[in-house]
Amino acid sequence: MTENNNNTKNRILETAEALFAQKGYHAVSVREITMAAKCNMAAVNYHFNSKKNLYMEVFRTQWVPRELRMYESFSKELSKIEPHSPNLVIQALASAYLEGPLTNEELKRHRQLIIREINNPTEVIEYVADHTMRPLYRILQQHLKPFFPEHSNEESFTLDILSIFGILLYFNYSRPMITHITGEKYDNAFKTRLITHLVRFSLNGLGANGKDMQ
Amino acid sequence: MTENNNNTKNRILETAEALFAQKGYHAVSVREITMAAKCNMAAVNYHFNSKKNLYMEVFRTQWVPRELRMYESFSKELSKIEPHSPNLVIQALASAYLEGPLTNEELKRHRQLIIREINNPTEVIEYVADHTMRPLYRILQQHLKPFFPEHSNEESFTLDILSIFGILLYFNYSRPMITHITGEKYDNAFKTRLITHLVRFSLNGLGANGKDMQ
DNA sequence: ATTTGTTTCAAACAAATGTTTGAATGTCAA
DNA sequence: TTGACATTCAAACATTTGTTTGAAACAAAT
Repeated sequence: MTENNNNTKNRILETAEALFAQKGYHAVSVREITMAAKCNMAAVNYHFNSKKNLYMEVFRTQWVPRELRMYESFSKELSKIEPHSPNLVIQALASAYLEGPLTNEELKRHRQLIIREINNPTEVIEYVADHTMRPLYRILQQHLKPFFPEHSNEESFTLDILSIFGILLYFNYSRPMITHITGEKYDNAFKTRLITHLVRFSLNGLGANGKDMQ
Repeated sequence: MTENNNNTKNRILETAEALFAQKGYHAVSVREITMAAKCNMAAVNYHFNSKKNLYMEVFRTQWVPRELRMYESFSKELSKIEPHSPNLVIQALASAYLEGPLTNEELKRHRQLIIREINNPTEVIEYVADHTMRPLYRILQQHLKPFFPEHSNEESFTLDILSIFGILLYFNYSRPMITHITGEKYDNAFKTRLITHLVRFSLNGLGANGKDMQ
């Protein structure tokens, strides 16, 4: 009962995620999803009750677990190299964000989707924030705070972390814009240079460049 | 012929911009726009031929000129205080982006709209890039480049500039997210602290903190 | 083979979408 | 005032939207 046709259900979840990420919620129709998933149109309402709920289920069953897997690979990467330095922490974060264990296409989808949700918050944003963003913030705080005791107040540190996320997300969501401005292709070579830049800029931004924390 | 009913045309342009910024192109209907603009539904097609063209006209006649006005006030601010320092340049840029000559609500709309367009590029993005982003990039290059001769290659400098934009835009587009994470209200006091932070982080990021460029 | 419950399907549903129409209203110079 | 034009309007247009329906197909246990 739950094994066979999960096939259809999963196919819908996957194609829906790809399409939502690519075009946004309103620009994708149920017909488009079910066509791509090669199933009947009624399947969406049968398995998910509504288009809106399908959108939320994409986050609950696909996006959040994938993001958490990314945190694990990020944490594992960190635990490999003790003791930490801000440089290594940021390096690992940037890699996880721009490379990670996923393929290029998966990663692009993954980031695009959350950027759309952040930009157009629905009720699912709270679930996502509680299950992924806040935990990640705590991980980073735990690993970076010791190096920056001068951040006496919490807010200053929070803004630093948020700024780093800002840059990381920006270089995802404005990909077309950036290639249009710089005239460069967003290939792997560029991405490598991008990571180097992001790490340096973020580290500098944190105020870690004068000190021997590299 | 063009004075009287410009009233209607302008009302449509203004309400359309507000709604597009608030909800995005697909989430706004022509009926919604004309209701808010207190005019007949057919007025959109009469004055703009299509909804899509109305969207592009919003950029051509409203958004781009407003952005250019912002550059002027930014440039004027800069020319007031010679000689420049990176600190002052970034300070002026951050102020222009988060405060500027516009009211809070206008500025929020203005940034939201371009963020949506960047995130969901249509054909108008090229016009916007050519008329606003590239010129602004040139202004910044002109004022900042002299302080960073170590940026021998162009790309490195470009990425620095883009990163600063990334942070600035991020703190606009993820406003709800940020208040949800930090638990703080996005009021004027917070905004002031935010600007201070952004200037420091960006300056550090550029690599200008060790030197006496403050 | 029959029953039970689940999943798929084509068809239809009401509601909402952007656009078009043609008459009515307004504007203003001749 | 008349005529020519621009603008507004209510109504209707054909499509597309998300959702529902009820029958058919399927699976697995009795």
